[in-house]
Amino acid sequence: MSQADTALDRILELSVLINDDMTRSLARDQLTTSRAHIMWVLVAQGPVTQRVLADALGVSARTMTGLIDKLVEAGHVTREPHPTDRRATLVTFTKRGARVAAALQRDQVEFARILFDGMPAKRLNGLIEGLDDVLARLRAAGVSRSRESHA
Amino acid sequence: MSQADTALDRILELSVLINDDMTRSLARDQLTTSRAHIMWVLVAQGPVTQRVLADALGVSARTMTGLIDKLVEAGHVTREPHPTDRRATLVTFTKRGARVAAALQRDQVEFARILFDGMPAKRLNGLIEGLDDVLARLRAAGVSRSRESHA
DNA sequence: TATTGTTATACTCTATAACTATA
DNA sequence: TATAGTTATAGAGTATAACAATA
Repeated sequence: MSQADTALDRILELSVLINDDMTRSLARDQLTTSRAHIMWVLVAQGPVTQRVLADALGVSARTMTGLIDKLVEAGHVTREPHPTDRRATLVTFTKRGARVAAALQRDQVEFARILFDGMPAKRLNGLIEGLDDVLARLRAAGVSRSRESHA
Repeated sequence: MSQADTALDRILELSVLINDDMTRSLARDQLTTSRAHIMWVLVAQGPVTQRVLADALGVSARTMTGLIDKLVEAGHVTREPHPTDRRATLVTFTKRGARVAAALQRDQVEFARILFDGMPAKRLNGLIEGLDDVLARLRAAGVSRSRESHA
């Protein structure tokens, strides 16, 4: 196996591991990765329409309706009237939702701590340098993201 | 943002990008990531029972029934009788399935080429070193994989 | 006309439970 | 008894299409 194959193997393995761990962790707040992604957008942008959220996640309006339904059920957000556009709704944190979102941010910092705390700066910088290079190559090859990362 | 947060951000972004790209690419052969995972196991182990596949992917027997149904529909595999256990079936490549699986392997090599070709050995090794370190920390923290990686 | 969001419908992956056939 | 795989049912995320209300 070449070094390139080894590197790809490690990246795929890490993806699966991180994804599984996040899925487990999010389930405690009745969240999924898609629903959590919505929470992150709300943290960054404040109350926004479902249209904005659908574009941010790269999903259809129908899908967003379903995702928001679940977040409302869980008590994380409410649908508020838009002040000027009566077609639209403003997806807005409840107090509980805002608290959960803050916890998500803390969890993410804690997770970064687990992954990197005490790692020699040289190695950490080498990792970031390699990842940035790979990301640049992907974009150059036309692999563009359909949705933004949240972190 | 600390270096650790930056690194986690890059890893998550890369995960999403690679996942989206693979999903698009697999769809051309009527494959999904789960179905492709089955193809990889068959390449590595030859014909195996659905039970073995379910354990390899970490899914229920019911889920495997559905996944194999689709692979059979697409003409990638057949269900053959097990020579000694009449309860079991041996999931076996069709000629076409074997050809598609070989193409998947070539695609993976090509993908690794896109990601890493021409990258300075020092940087590539730094990337692998960092990834290995992160993987070791994850395992130390009790984040174990529920299913094997295939590559 | 164009846009926001919903209802209707469907497909994929996932699960548990009940069941058949076989070990 | 236990195991392999299926049928039945359900829930998650995803989609398109038709439609309502509004811009």
